[in-house]
Formats: sequence, structure tokens, C-alpha cells
Amino acid sequence: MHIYRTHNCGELRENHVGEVVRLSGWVHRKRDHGNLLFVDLRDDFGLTQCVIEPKNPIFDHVDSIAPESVVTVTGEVVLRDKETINPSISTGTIEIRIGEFKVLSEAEELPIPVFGDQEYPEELRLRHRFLDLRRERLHHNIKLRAAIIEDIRQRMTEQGFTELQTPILTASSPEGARDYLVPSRVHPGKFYALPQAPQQFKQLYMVAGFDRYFQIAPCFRDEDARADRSPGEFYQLDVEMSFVDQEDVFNAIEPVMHGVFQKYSDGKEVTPAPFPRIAYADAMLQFGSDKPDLRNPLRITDVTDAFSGSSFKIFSNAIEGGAVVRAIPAPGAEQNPRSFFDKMNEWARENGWPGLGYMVFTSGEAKGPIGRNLSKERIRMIQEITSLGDGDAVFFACDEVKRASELAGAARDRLGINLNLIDSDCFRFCWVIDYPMFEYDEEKCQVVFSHNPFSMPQGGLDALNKMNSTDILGFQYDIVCNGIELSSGAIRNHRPDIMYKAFELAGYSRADVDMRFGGMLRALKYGAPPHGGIAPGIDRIVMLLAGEPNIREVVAFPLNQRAEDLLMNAPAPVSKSHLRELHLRLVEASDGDKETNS
RNA sequence: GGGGGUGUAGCUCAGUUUGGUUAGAGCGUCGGCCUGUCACGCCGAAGGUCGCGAGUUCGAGUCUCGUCACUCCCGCCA
Repeated sequence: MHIYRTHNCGELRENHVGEVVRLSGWVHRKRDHGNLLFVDLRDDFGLTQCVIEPKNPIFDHVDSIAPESVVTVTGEVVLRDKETINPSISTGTIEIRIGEFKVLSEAEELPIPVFGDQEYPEELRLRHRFLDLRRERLHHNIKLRAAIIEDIRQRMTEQGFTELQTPILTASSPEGARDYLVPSRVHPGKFYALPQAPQQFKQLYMVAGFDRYFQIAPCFRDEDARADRSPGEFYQLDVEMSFVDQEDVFNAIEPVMHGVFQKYSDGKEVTPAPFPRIAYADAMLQFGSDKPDLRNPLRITDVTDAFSGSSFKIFSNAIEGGAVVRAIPAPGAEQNPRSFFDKMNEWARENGWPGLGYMVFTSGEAKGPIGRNLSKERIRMIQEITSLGDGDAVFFACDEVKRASELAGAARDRLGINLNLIDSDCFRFCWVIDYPMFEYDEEKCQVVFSHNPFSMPQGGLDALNKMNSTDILGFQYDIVCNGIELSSGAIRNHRPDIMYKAFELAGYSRADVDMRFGGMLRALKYGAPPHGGIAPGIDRIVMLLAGEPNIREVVAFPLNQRAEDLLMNAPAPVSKSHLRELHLRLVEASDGDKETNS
């Protein structure tokens, strides 16, 4: 008989009755009836009930074992009585009569129990992650993550993608997020950087003639955390394809995303391919966001014309000053008390907006302070544009374009929740396309890349030469699911002449570009195929499918919000000799330093 | 860097609004009882720097100020 086990804890059935078996696992739970003791034994595969009676000489030994100790149980599989069958576990028709009981590893009193679904503080959970990972929720999430990654690999491979590796120690990238730096021992004063994404390497693979690349790639960015953003590191399904246009990328990715979500969505409806495509400008208008949540049926409309030159002076004056008015519908909201509408306005003001006007349509009239100041024709115009009528209400966001969009988008989210309009039982995908290539940075007072500088501008060199730079669109796209941005992607700029021109518009000289992107440019000068790709975030995909509100719930060993590893104690100070070897000297931060740095 | 929330037993939380006797409950732990449980049940016990510091007061878990930790958001994330 094997020293540890003949079966696992989720394996035994009625057909094993009569066999003497050996199981090893954790003591999940004990139920002591005085003259009868039940021990639930748990491993990765399941739970098996073991039982012992006091006439057995080892009863006291078994009785005294602490929960979560690791033990080996040897004994006969016996059938349970009909009335003691437990249908909620796979091994519920049998139990093991304990013959031998060996303790492999005793557990001390637990800082967090493994049994039960009580919530515990995250700090405690992170410090004892190995215990938290034993618990059902995290254990399930991590196994789900593994299954999803395996499934993605299979789907990508089947579609003719080749899984290729890229370096972890590489060069700092001048655009984008803050890098994690690694000092070089061999080259005093010089540093490697961890890749923010394998962006340039995957393009180099295309140039090297590998037609379709993918990788479950680690990415490192030194940025502050959010609920859906792990600090430090995260994983992307990194994809790049040769000789493709935007539609080819969509056609390659849609079946993978749809397939994975369909398989692991637990019956929830998934948007069938092709996913809706929404132009960036339309997304900003209709959803007030570049990551529209299509589960929310509300659509924002522009009603500036209905207020322009009207006697509702607050809006008409603002419009003369360049403002727009966006309407957020609240269908069926008429029955709500006045406080419902006032609270929305209050919320907008609390968040720094001038306010949120509203109108309630009832028995052919528009009630509310705005309705009284507006002519019948204008009210009819608003009803027409918003497709609203009696019984409905509408909110108005009046501000300059960007801020009005933002407010309308936030109000749309809020109304969707308050009016209970969100269908939570589905995964709604869309593509957001036609991103502007450049935008004007108010602080820097110059045109900057609004997305990925390596993207191909729509219209190519012609557009860069002739168009107003902020009007130029890029072959850039995002894939969004339930309001969460899963990925950005683009058709890349594979032409050095177009690259120089694009960077020139963003204020880089030819010499700048040569210095910063020399490797990439050199590659493009010796025959580069047109190519493009995308990189959906693995952690966010798992988060959506696991139904978790926080990305740390689907990462086995996450850093906390301040980018610390509480289990391994990182980051940590290093010895002087270690620093010396790397040609580093620590500088105490004085007050003066702090001021000049901040 | 900024804003919000939280901080009371090992853990989850009540008590803070309106300052007033010995700060409570559940889970866990420990002890006792219990032959069919699977969130076993019953009885009992131990367990507290009310995050920390200062202040107001005859008196502070409760009020004020400061500070720290965690978390959510803004900034940031080509």
C-alpha cells in the first residue's frame, strides 16, 4: 500500500465499499459526539468523512488532532445508512472507518480558519495567503484561472498561433507607465527595466517572420492599484498577427473570447460574435465613457439644440459659451419622489459638477424647474430625441463637451443601478474603435499620443501631412466587457517614414526617435510585414468569470494596495555589500529632497 | 500627492448619535457532557492598551486635534 494514499479525498464511491483504503489530507472539520467522532478529510479533490468509535484505542489520539493538521487515514470504506447520506459532497454515500491514523504535520491554532465562508481582513488574508488559498473561494478561483488559461492556450494554438517567449530583463520604455528598474552589476550606473508589456518584442517577432504570436505574458508597471488593477505585475494574453487589418484581429479574437466566456460563464449569456463596434466618439456621446457597459440599456443623447437660445438662461448662456447639453433618460422614473431627483443633483454637485437638471414628463407636461422655462416645441423636441414620454424623466448635464460627457456617463451608471436596469446575468462585449491618434495636453501645452505611439494612423502619411493632428484617428481599438476594459490593441505602424512623422507631431525630433526606438526602427527598415495585435488582461477575464469585484481575489499571491508582499516581506532592504556590488548608494530623503521631488 | 470609509476579544461585529457602575454577542480556543453528525448539539471558562498620541472634562470606547494602518476613489495606468 502506498505510504500516503491509495485514493484522493474526492474519489471514493459505493463501488469501493469493503476495500481498505488510505487517504491523506487536511483535517477540515471534526464533529465530536462523545461516543462517536467524525473527521472530514480534505484535499485538492474533495472531502471524505471518516468516523471512529471510542472502543478504538487510538480514539483519543484522533480526537485531539487540531483542524488543518495533515494526516494519513487508513481504513475500510463503508456504505452510509440511507438517512445519513450527504448529497452535497461527491463522496457522500460512503465513509471511512478509521483503522490507522498518522499525523504528518500538526497545525497550530489558525489565524484564519479554513472552514466556513466568513470574511476576513485582507491584510490578515495576505499575510497568511497559504491558508486563504486553502479556503473554498480562493482555491476555486485559482483553479478556474488555471483552467481558463489552459483553455485560451488551446484555442489560440488551434487557430495557428505560436506561443513564444520574450525577455523579462529589457530596456526602459520612454512612453507609458513607470518602469520597474533592475540595476546592472556589470555596467555601473546602468539599469534594465521589467517590460510593461512585450510590445516591441512581439513586433520584432512579426518582423522576424513568425506569422502569429501569442503568449500568456507577465507585465510590470509601477502604478498605483485599483480594484481591477494589481500593482506591480499582471498577465496579458499577448497577441500579434502579420498581414492583417483591424477586422482580421477582431475575427481572430472574438471566437476565443466568446468561447472562453461561454465555457466558464456558468450559463450566463455571452455576446455572440461579431461583437458590436462602437466608434470612440459615439461611445463618449452615448455612454459618456470609452468603456461602455452594454448591460445598462440607457443611452445618452445630445439635446443642445433644444436649449440653444431658449429662455432657460442657465443652459442657453452656457451654450453660447461653448457648452453642450446631454440628456440621460430615466424611463419610468416619474413615480419617484422629488427627493430622488434632488439626490441626483446633490450627488453631481458633491462630485464637483455644477449640477444635474431634470424634467419629469406627466400628463402631457414637463414638470420640474427646467420644464417651466421651456416652450412646448422645445419639450417635444427633447422627447423626440430621447424617445421619452409620459411617465418618464430625463436628466441634463450641461458643461463643456468633455465634462458634460463624463457627468452624463456617471449619471447613466448611477441611474442604471438606482432604477434597477442592469442585467447582471450576462457578459456584454463590444469593440471601441477609431480612437483619436493624438490629443492636446493642457498641462504640457502640446499635442501628445493619446494611445499607443506605434499605432498606424488612419489615412497613413497623407493624414499626418494634411489633417489637423487631433482629428486624425488611429487603427486602435479596445475590447470591453460589462464596462471593464479588457484590452487595447492596434494595427501597428510598420513604416519608418510614417513613424518619424507621427512622432514629429507629438514633439519628437528624428534624433529623439532614433535614440529611443532605435531597435524597433532598425527592424522596420529591413522588410517588415504589416501587422497588428491585442493583449486582453488575463486577470480581468478571470475576475469577470469568477464574479469577483477585486482582482486580488483571482491572483494567488498578490501585492497589497501599497505594492507590498506581506507574506514574503517585499520590498525589503538589502545589505551594503549587495548594494556595493550593484554600484548603488542609498540617499536619505531629506525634507528638501521631498519638496523638489514632489 | 488628494478625497471618502473603516479601526472595540484570535476573527466577524454591536455599543459612539445624547460622555457616567464591572465594554457585550456570535464564531474560534480551552474544559465538561453527548452514538449518526456533516454550520452537530448542550453546559462552563479563559480571552480587551476600545489603532496610537495629545487635549477638553470630576469622568472619554463615546467629544476635539494630530498621527498610523487597511481599503475604495481621483491623480497615474503610451
